[in-house]
Amino acid sequence: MILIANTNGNPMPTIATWNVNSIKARLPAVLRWLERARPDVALLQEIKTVDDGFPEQEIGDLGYACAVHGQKTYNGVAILSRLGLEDVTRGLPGDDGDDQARYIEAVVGGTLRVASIYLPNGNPADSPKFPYKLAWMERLRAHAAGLARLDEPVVLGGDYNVCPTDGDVYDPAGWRDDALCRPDSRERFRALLHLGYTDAIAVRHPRPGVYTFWDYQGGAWQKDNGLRIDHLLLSPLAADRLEDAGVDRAPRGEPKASDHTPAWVRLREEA
DNA sequence: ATGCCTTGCGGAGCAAGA
Repeated sequence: MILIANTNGNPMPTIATWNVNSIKARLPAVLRWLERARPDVALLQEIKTVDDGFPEQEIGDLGYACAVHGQKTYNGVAILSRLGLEDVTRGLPGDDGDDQARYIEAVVGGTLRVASIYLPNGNPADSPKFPYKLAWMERLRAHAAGLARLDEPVVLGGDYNVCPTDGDVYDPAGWRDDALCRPDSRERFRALLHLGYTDAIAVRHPRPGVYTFWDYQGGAWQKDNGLRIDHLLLSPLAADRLEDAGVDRAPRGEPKASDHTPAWVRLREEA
């Protein structure tokens, strides 16, 4: 994506989020995407590796600093930035017994705070995984409330594993009882909006069918049987600077694709 | 149809994803 200068001649930062479903399996695709789309900041989820296995060298060669919160086999999140990367914190506060690597936060470009979020899936919805998901969402709400009060703009991007509305699901009736669509999940997603956060894709593209995920099975991509579950939530100070947002469908159509595709937001420079 | 893919792990066939 091309950087567009504002009236002051400053480039506007682009922040993208992508669940890559294994950074090792996806490295060629991620490098191609970084070279083409050139996001200033990339929030990655499901890297499925420990910190030492993250390809920092290859990604660093493209000009990105990396902050990684990895885990063996499952989960794992990272932040890539070519605007500088500081004040990195790993893990979502609120449960010292939670060892799943699903949250990393940092300051980029000196003043913009970002988080890469891999929210628990929660299926099957009658298993302990669902209450874990809901408790995790409550912890996120509590933490996001504090972030919204900072003087810095905040972008909370990632795989939320929530379809906020029926328009975000290709078959709402069939998915009604799924953990991604259950009323409890949607209520807790709306609780984040009630704090003052803006769903950038939803406000920029207020229509059904703006999907970010297509299952590997059943020809879902070819049939456009998708879900919108990857979101970029903007704090009020970030939302004031919203220039554009979108979904980059191209990576989903490439060989050896992730089942998710990147979503992005572009912010105006500070006045 | 708890399958249909894809990945990690480990060296066969699960578990997990959404």
